[in-house]
Formats: sequence, structure tokens, C-alpha cells
Amino acid sequence: MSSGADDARTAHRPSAPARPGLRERKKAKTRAAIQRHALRLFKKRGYDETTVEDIAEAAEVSPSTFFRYFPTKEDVVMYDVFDPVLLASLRSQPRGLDPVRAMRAAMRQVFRDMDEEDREDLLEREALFRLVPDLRARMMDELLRTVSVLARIIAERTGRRAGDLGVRVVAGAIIGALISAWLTEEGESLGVDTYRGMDRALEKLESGLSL
Amino acid sequence: MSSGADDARTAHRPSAPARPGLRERKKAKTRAAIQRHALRLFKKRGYDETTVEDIAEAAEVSPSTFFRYFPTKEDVVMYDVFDPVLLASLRSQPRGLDPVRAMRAAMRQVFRDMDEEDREDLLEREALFRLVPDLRARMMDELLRTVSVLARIIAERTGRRAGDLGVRVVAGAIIGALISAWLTEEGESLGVDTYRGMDRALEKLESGLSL
DNA sequence: CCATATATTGACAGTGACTCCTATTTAGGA
DNA sequence: TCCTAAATAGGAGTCACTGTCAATATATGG
Repeated sequence: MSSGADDARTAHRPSAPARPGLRERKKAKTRAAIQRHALRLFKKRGYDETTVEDIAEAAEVSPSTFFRYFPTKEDVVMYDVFDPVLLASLRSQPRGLDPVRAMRAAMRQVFRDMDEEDREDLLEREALFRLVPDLRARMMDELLRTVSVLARIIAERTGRRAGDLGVRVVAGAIIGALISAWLTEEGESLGVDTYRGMDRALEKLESGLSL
Repeated sequence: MSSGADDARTAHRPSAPARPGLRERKKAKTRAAIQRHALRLFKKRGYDETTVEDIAEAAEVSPSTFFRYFPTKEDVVMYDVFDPVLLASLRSQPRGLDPVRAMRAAMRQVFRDMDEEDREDLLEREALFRLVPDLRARMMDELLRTVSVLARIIAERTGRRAGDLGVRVVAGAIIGALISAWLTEEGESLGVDTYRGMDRALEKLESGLSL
């Protein structure tokens, strides 16, 4: 998500035509630079071994500025994790599919439509999440939010209240199964493999939990 | 989570035939004191508003000592979260039950056998987890470990490999459903209610995810 | 084109969690 | 009782993060 011409993507919906605003453009560029250098350094020297000051220096801004763009060091990696894109895709799935199948279809679509650069970016972050406890923990917490959003979407699709226990259980189970598949015990982390694993996890879910 | 000998934690109140060693006893007492004062202060002044120094002073030890007993401030609250007790109970469930039903039975048993003091203690922590982002995130991460352990138990019970995707999916789905129930959108947090919610969540899981 | 309101920034001075090192005490065994 | 190993207090240092302030850059109305 970071590189190239993605000015409008950050805050507002794609519906509004791109609105330059020279100030905004500079901001987007700074943000992208910080993030790009941060990820590069994390990859090269490790997360804990890279200080905010290092990142700031590499991106040619002051530490203060770093924190104006990202509330915490974690957030540099965090941003954009389990995307809105996926959830949007999920919303657009045909009404007929039950939640698990719909999720599966949405994942396939998103994964297919992702270009190479984004995919590598995702892998990069995935490795960090696996490896760095603070980031992993933070990601898990973000997933709580994802469960809520997922519940809302499922509720829409099935005409129930988002608070309905059944709905929340399904949402939780889906996310839980995905995470568990992502875990892969002794984590290898190949991109396609990860997707494969998650897809197969949902396939299992489709056929129930009986064992 | 690293080094071996922190099993003193389990030595709560049970009048287990004490294994003196005057030194050990002192250690256990210090640990307990730190933790007790910490939780008391967290409740009274809030987690972020209570410094390690505050806790150390209340427990009459030096800050250095605090960190020798608990690797991080988080760990004072963390300890004992989604108990080994539950997992032990799960192991002892009759072979005939499928994983979800077994888990449900285990939860009921543990909840029933818990005495009032422990229950209050749990509530206390639960509130902290809900409220304090760092703690909540950390707890979510601990849950990853719980999923793995759960997977191992399910594997034992069903005669499969712990790495089996089906097994892991079930484990993940169970934990995911429980968390989702725990979430309760606008979280109230009554003890019995929380248990009720989780029980009903597993009940839903039993009957499949179709909706 | 200028003047003024508004945003963005860098420098600086905290605070608090955590690490590492050292000197001193204290428990338990010889 | 003395010797050793562990436990402790204390201090110095790092780093993430916060808040404040003044300097500068940009947008905008006149």
C-alpha cells in the first residue's frame, strides 16, 4: 500500500475524485517515506534493534514528526493490516452464500486481485507479526475489532442484529480458525502457502466442527 | 515463556503439605505481596496511573526486585489467565464427547468449582483486560498459546496429530467463539453473565455455523 | 501582492518501563 | 561458625512516548 501514487486512498473513499492540495501531498509523501524506511530498517536490523530515532533520521524528519504521523512505533507496521478491502469484498459477495463460504470467496478474490508489490509488502509484515511479540499482540487486539466488523457484515447479510450471539459466534469462529491456520505451529510463512492454509481452514469450517 | 521455576504461582491458598525451604517461602510471600498490592493499586488508581515504583514501594521492595519477580508490569496481571486448570479439566472429560461439548463441560466444571475469592479475582482481571489496551493485547497473544495447547488436547482425545489442520481449526474456532462472546459489544462484565455468555456461545457452536 | 490565520515542524525537557552492573546482605550447607 | 550462592538495593543508562514552545511554511481573504 505504501509506494507510488496513492494519495487519495488513505483517508477518504475512492468515490471522491482526487483532490491535490499541495499540503496534503507533502504529508502523504512524508508518511510514506517514514513507513518505507521503517519497514526497510526493521527487515534489515530487526524491530527492537531499530529505534524511532533511526527511522526518523533515515526518513529525514525529526522524532517529533515521526510521532505526529504514527501514534506509536507499532503503528508503522500496523496500519492497513487485515484490510478494509477484504471486508468490502465480503460485503459484495452474493447474498446466497452462508457466512463461511462468503468469507472464503472474499479471501480468494482479494488474494487474486492483489498485485505483486502489495503481496510482498504483506509478507514482510506477516513475518514481523509472527516474530515480534509486541506486534503480534497488537495485531491480535486489532482482530477483536475485525470480529466486530465481521459480525456486523454477517448480520447485514442474514438480516439479524449485529449483537446477536449466533452472529458473533460465527464471526469469532471464522477469525479464530483463520488465526489458528496462520499460526502453523512451526511457522513457515510462504505467501501462497499461508493463503492456501487459510482457504483450507475455511473449507474445514464449512463442513462443521464435529471431527 | 522462558525459565522454569516460576511454578510457585500455583501455590495459592491450598493447604498443600508445604515444602518449606525458608528461602522459598519468603520468595513466594514477596511475589504474592507484590501482586496483591499491584492489583489493589490498579483497581484504585488505574493501570497506567500506577507506576512500578508505586507498586514496589507499597510492597516494600525495590523496583529492581519487582522486575526480578515479574519480567514486565503486564505480567503482574497476566499470570494465570486462561488457566491450566481449565485445560486439565478438559483432559479429564469423557472420551465420548466431541471437542466442543468437552470444552463446554470443562468450563462448567471449572466455573462451578471455583470459590468466591478466586471468582472475584478473576473478575478484577477481566475488567482490566477489557479496559487497558496493552493488557488486552497481551492477553490475546497469550490466547495464541492456549489455542496450541487446546489443539494438542483435542488431538490426544481424537487420536490425531496436533498439527492436523482440522484439529487446529476446531481449536481456533472454539477460542474465537469464546472471545467473541466475551467481547459482548458494549461490554458489561458480570461474572456469572460472562460465563453464561460463553456457555451459550459453545452451545451455538455445537449446532454448527450455518446460520 | 500582502497580511494574517492556520498547519507543520524541530528542539528541548520531561516521565516511566525496563536493562545492566555493583556492592551488600542473608540463607543454608559444610 | 564460616563459606558460598542467592537475593536485594541502588545507580546509571536506553528508549518509547508526551507536552510545550517557537520558527517556518502554506493557505486564504483583502
